[in-house]
Amino acid sequence: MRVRKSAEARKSEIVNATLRLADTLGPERLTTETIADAVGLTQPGIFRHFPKKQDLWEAVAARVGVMMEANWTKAQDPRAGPIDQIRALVAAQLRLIQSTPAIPAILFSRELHTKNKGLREAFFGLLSRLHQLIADLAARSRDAGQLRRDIDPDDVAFLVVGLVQGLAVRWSISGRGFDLAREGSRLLETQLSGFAGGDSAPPLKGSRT
Amino acid sequence: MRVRKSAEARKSEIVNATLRLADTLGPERLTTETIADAVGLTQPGIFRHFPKKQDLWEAVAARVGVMMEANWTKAQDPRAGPIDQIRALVAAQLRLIQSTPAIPAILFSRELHTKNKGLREAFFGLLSRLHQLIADLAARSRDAGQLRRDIDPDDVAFLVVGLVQGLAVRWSISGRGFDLAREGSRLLETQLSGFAGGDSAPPLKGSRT
DNA sequence: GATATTAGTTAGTGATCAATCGCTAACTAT
DNA sequence: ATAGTTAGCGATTGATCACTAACTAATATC
Repeated sequence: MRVRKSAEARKSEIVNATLRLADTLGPERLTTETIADAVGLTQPGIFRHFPKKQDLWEAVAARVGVMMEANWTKAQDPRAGPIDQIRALVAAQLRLIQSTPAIPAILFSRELHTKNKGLREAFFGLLSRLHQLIADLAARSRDAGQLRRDIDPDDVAFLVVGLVQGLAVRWSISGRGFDLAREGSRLLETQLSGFAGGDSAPPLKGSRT
Repeated sequence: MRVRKSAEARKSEIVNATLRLADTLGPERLTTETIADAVGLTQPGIFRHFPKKQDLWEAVAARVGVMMEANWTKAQDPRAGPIDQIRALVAAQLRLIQSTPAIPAILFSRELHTKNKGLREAFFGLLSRLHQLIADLAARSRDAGQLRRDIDPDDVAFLVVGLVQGLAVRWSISGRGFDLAREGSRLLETQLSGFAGGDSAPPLKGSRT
């Protein structure tokens, strides 16, 4: 007995399944047949909804973009101080990765980047937006005297985003052997503590200082 | 006119070509035919030296491992202070990536990880070794009073390795639009400056502090 | 209840790849 | 010189993919 659903519902199912399966198999190894099996369709059934496989990846990318943006705006509380907002942003991002672990793999997949320029730019834009959010918050907290004045807010953002990325990578290749959000907030405190204070930090010993 | 070389020389050539081509195409899209063309062999000629393609990847992994370890030991100067040794280590790692940009792609390739457990463990071991080197140096500089006492050396290592990883990713997806080693040492100074001093940093304002 | 629309199926195609096999020709040792 | 070894080639094969065309059946519309 053939189960028949609206195109809209099916499309959503297919995108969901892709997002889930891209995690275990990796975006490059994920075939239309595997996706079809997961959704309960035959393999050509996928192409009724996404004429080219690339169209499917674009839909997935759009979904990821929406998820990330929604996640960020949800984490933003204008009443909180800028440092706390950075904390919230990082925590939200790590929770999102934990709940949808395919996101980093999709975001950094060479397969998707090389084949579709628009996709590459969309992902680059997403990462830039996160960077900018953090950089702006860093600038605000610096103006409020909570952050050292001798540090470029962009550098703060680079280091914080790098922390998230490095942690996600380590989490992934270690087989997810630890709580991402917990470890992340611990590391973030260490990171932020180095930036604290309105004045310069004491000089570092060593040849380059 | 058929050019004939010793198996040893050919193997080395093939590994070199693979390492070079894996950068532009990505490890997953790199075919035996492409490698053969680059080396000047026919496609089946590759299999004379590496019966399975996976064998080739293992040889590449071994080569990468040797390169990284050699790079680290070369960067270590026992007469230098621990902080300077961290600087040297990071700089060396970034220079290696700059001269062989396929390394991150190979190290973090899902294709290689999922198909071969040994490879995955080898790569994980490499990253752990780098982590340990930095953590040990951080512990030594802490004992020497050059680093805050309230910071876990392991966390220092996590943040520094994360810095390198995040930077390498950004360098890669930005189309290599900046000097990796230069940007890296600048960021590292910012990072290290937050850890400087034998005492605790001033407390951070915010709910969690 | 007939008709049009459209989700889904069955069967198949062409392209791409890793891998195989039988053979040739270049080195090496006797 | 001769025999044995081995690097490399030409032709092919089987598997895996994304993708297509023709048909079928469920749902909506009138």
